[in-house]
Amino acid sequence: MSPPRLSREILLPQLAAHVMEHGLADLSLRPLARAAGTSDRMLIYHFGNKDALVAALLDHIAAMFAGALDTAFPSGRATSRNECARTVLTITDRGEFAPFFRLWWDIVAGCAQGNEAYLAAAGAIMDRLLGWVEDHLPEADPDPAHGARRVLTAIEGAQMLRAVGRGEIGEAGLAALES
Amino acid sequence: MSPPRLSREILLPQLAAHVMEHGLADLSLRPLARAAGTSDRMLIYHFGNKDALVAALLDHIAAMFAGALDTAFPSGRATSRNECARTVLTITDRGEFAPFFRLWWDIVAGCAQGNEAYLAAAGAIMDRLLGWVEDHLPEADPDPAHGARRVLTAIEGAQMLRAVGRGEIGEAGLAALES
DNA sequence: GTCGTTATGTAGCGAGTGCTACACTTGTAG
DNA sequence: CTACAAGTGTAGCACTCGCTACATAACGAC
Repeated sequence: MSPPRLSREILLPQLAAHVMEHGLADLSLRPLARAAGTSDRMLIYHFGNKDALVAALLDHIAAMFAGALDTAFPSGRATSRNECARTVLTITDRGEFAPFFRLWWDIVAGCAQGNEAYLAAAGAIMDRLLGWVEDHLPEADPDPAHGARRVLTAIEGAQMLRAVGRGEIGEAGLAALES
Repeated sequence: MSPPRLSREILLPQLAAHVMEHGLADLSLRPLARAAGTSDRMLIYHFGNKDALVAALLDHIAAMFAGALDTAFPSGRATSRNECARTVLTITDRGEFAPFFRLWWDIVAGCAQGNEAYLAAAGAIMDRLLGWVEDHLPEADPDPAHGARRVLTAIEGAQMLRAVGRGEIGEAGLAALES
């Protein structure tokens, strides 16, 4: 019933790569299509309309993120909540994460506008990240579920402050995780 | 040398109101002008081009925010860091703040793209908020400057998680401020 | 071999974009 | 009264947007 499925799956990685580089905010079909070696005409053909394309893209990107987490980040456990947070902050400070964060803040902005597709993708990404943090807390952590929420909240606050050029505030703020 | 100055100052509040409601991401001159009772023609006349208009708007909005902080928030000191953060979170949960946050995440997204005007406005807003938090920490706080950074980081993390529909994570995370 | 489905290129529509050219009216300074 | 600058309306340019109409390949089923 849906033979375009195959072509969609082939296209999505290239589309995602383009979106990763240029953001979602002013995504337009023609350059996107060019980047994937096809035409706006065919994108609409495969996905129906731009909204559906973006929804599929977000889905794909959330899945990508899930897969990338364990690749980019060390697999061992941290020695403390604080160190866990600092590790994430340090690694995501590397330049190659900039495209991801450019995209991420576009997604958050979309969420704030109430866009369901964005909310679904962002929620999935945060849930995944929460799980990752929980798995990387020290064995001895007295309450990993709760600790992960503390750590994630601090990480995200620091990340936002970094995005607006106030990274020092966030880094000082991380000290809230000494326990 | 700048006779449009006056008209600009008259226009800015109405322009800001429109932007507050519709966000910055897909701002376009004609609807914006209509909302302010003028024309795209005149906006360009007064501001030169769209970028300069947006820069002026961000400047105005940052100033608005500074003024609004003490109006919307109680003026007394909190009884603890945690309570201070919870107060901000509770107040900003009220519906009338939604337009501001819609705008805010647009600004953060703009910062992540490296836009200088957005960075300046966002930085000013965060600095102002940091100062406000510091002023509202308990008298007895052992290190208000550092405490304010902890509190602000946690607040912003919680706010972002709320924006993407994971407010519970952020609220649990606030517990990191018990000290 | 014919037919129907899938896939794709070309061309274009209607709407919206930032911005400008031009003409015109004011208000003011000399 | 005149001259010049400030301000404003009308119209439009050159462009991009998402999307569609139309024609035509390619290919498998019968």
